[in-house]
Formats: sequence, C-alpha cells, structure tokens
Amino acid sequence: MGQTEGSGTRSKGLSQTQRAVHELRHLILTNRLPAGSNHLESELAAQLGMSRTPVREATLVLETQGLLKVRPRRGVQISSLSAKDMEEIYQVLTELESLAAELVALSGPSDETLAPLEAATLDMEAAIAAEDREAWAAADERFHRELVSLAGNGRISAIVSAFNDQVSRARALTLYIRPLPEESLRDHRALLDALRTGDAAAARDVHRTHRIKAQHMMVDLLRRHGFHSV
Amino acid sequence: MGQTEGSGTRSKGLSQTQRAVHELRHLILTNRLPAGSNHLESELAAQLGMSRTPVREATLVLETQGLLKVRPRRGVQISSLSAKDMEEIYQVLTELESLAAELVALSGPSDETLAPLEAATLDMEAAIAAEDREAWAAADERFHRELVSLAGNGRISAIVSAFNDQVSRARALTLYIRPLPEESLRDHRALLDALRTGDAAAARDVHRTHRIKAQHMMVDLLRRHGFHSV
DNA sequence: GCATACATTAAAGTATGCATTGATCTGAGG
DNA sequence: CCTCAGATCAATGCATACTTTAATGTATGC
Repeated sequence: MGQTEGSGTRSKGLSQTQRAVHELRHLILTNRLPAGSNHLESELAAQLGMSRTPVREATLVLETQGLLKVRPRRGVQISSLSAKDMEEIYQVLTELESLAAELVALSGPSDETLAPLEAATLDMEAAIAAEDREAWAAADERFHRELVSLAGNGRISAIVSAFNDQVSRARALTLYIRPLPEESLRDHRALLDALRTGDAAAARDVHRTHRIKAQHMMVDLLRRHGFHSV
Repeated sequence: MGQTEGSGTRSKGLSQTQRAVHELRHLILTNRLPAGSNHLESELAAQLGMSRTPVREATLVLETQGLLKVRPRRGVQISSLSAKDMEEIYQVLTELESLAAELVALSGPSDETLAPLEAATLDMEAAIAAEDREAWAAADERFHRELVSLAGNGRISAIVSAFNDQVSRARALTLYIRPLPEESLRDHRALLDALRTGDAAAARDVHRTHRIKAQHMMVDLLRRHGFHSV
C-alpha cells in the first residue's frame, strides 16, 4: 500500500508537517483512519511518503485538536466519541454558536452581510425538497460556519471548527437515520429574522434552542444505536 | 553531548517535550519570555538544556494554545494581546464559565461539593479585608477553576484553562491598577446561593454578568493605559 | 545614487540513527 | 493452572547531521 497520493507530488509550498496535518485530518474525517484504530508513526510516515519527524509533529497538533491520542508504544489512536464526549462537545458548540449569533445581531448586519446565510438557507430548502441529505448537510455546515465567521471572533471560529471536525463523522453516520430536518430549516429562518432586526437576545435564544435540539438528537441516536466508537 | 542541566538532573518521568512545554509556558507566564520577544529554536533549546527537537514539538503545542507564534526564520514570537484579543478571549471565557455555572446548578450540588467554592470565597473575603491583592487573585482563580471543574465537562476546562493562561499576564498587570474587587466578592456570593438552590438560570446569569463586568474592566484598562503588548 | 540581481549564510525543515523504555512473551515457582 | 519475574524486542524519544529556504549584504548596472 504505497503512496495513496492520487494527485502526484505537488509540494505547493506547504511544509511536510503541514501536509501531514492536513492529510491525516482528511484521512480521519473520511474514515480512512477509522475511529479507535491504532497506527504507528512509521506506518503513517510511510503512507504519507515522509519521515517520522513531520508525522510526529502533526500528531502532536492533531492531538491538541482532539482528533487522536498519542499513546507511547501503542501507536496513535484515532479518537472515538462516546455519548459523553458528544454531549461535552455539543454543549460547547451550542454555547459558542449562540454567542456568535448574538454578536452578529449586535453588529447590525446589512442584508449584504447576511447574504451568505440567506443563500445557505435557500440551498437547505432546495435540498430538503429534493430529499438530498448530503446537500442539506453541506448547506447546513456552510450556514453555521458563515454565522460564526460573521461574529468576528477568531477564537470562537477556531474552537467551533475543531469541534465540528470531531463530530463530523458522527453527523455523517446519523445523516440517514434521523428525520428530514425541516424543523431545522424553520430555526434558521427564525434566526435570520432575528439577525435582520438586530434582536440579539432572540438570535441567541433561537440558536441556542436549535443547537440543543440537535444535541439531544445526536446523543439520543448514539445511545439508542449503541455506537461506542464514532 | 552532555546533559547541560542547569538545575540538577531530575527527569521525574517527564519527557523532554513535556518538560519543554511546561517550562516554556512557565517562562512565558512569568514574563521571563516577554510578550513580543523573539527566540530561536536553538536558543531555547540551549536554555532548556535539550536539543531542538523537543523544543520544536513544544512550540507547536504552545502555538495551538495561543501562547506563541512560530514564524519561520524569525524565531518563535511570544504572543502579545491587543485589546481586541482580550475581548475575544473574555467573550469565550464569559460564555463557557456561565455555562459551567449553569451545569453545576443543574447537577444539584451538595454542600460538600460546593465546599471548595465556599473556601475560596472566604479566602477572597479575608484577602480583601487585608487588602492583599495577590492573595485575592489566587483565591479568585481557585474559585473559577473549581467552578469549571465541577461542571464536569473536560473540554470546557481545557479551553478555559488555556485562555486563562493567555490573559494571566494582563491580569497581573492590572491587579494593582483596578479597584479592590469587593463587587466581585458579592457576585461570587450570589453565584454560590444560586448553585445551592439549584437555580440554573440565575447561576448562569449572575456569572455571566460577573464576567462581563470583568471583561469591560480589563479591556478598558488596557485601552486606557495603552498597553499594546501584554 | 538607487535599484536589482546574486552570493552568503544562518535558521528552519527533514531525515536518520541511536538510546531508552515499556509491552509482551517465556519460564519458573507456587 | 495461574502468577510473577526477567528477558526480549520493537516503537518511541531524542539528538544530530544534512537539506532547503529565505533574509541580508554586496556588487554591479542603470
């Protein structure tokens, strides 16, 4: 199993360490390094076509982001999420995204500023009509990312992004189990209204409720289906 | 190549990398590596009596925690906080600690569970009476850390801890400029009451307000005194 | 006199080899 | 048959040597 590179060797100015971070993250998010699996530094290095050093550095970074754990002598272990982990992460996501919604509302956004959110909402609508869950998930993610980004707090963006990475596999797993997210669409509409009118308290509250629903659904699904490594 | 261990060789089971993380963090927090200063990997390595490898690994970790930035060819630069950074960080701290307060209230804590918070509050009281600001700061930090820890969400603890590290120097700087924190003491009492009675909404709100006050004070002080690198 | 291209060099980035360490296996004793 | 001590060995931790790269200084041409 050699260079699973695909696209040839374009070094593109990225350092090997950065490449390792990105590729490993990608491999994890796409489940090609499945949750719970163990991998030696040297294996990963061979797989990525580099020496152990940049791989080591990458694993340290990814460990701080919660995607894996470095366990001396047992290889790096890809993180798996228990229902408890899920709950912890969603609590933080709920909180920080609600804050983001509040901040956006407080900033008195123009219609132009809100355009990406509108667009994402329209896409979600279309996706639901077409019962295209993948498309819905993509639009939903765009909506949330854009919302957080509009809040203008880089720290929030960084944390939310890292945590979303951690739960992305679980989302993918549950995407076809859960009901079509029509309610979610209504929530987004309500949030948009609150943002437009600059109603910060409502924005926060709507989004908070929205997120808490998602959180309960995810945790319940995981518990119910007995997923222990997601 | 010998162990150029300045302070005696107590390896204590820690890896060099971990030692580097801890020592560098300590050097930064105590301002011996001042905000804004630049340092070559090799200098730091020499200073810590180890090779560049563990130092590199440590800087990568500390970078993800926001304590420094690795700038190729220009050395690692110790982070300095602008008022904007301060605001971003405090927004997150406010949000997550308030959530923590809510969670603790929801858990219906026993008096025994709350004992550490009580103790910290008493210490703060004594410190204020004695006008001992250092002691007050220490007790205050204990209170906040314990509160977050009681919430039982490891992710919150990790984020709050990392962010507190980032603002600790600024806190130290302003400790003697700001008014004696008597109001802060009242806030803590109110929070304790809410926790005892299990009033989650009140707990969240009291702490949120408490934190927002602190945030404004810090940001104002920094702006007013024109600190640009803290 | 200024700008630009080239040389120089020092620091980061990477690979590799060696030392350390802890997991696992084996064998002896209970 | 089970437990535990010690040996074995492989993976990591760390250092070091080498490569690449970009900043700086110099010289040349305009």
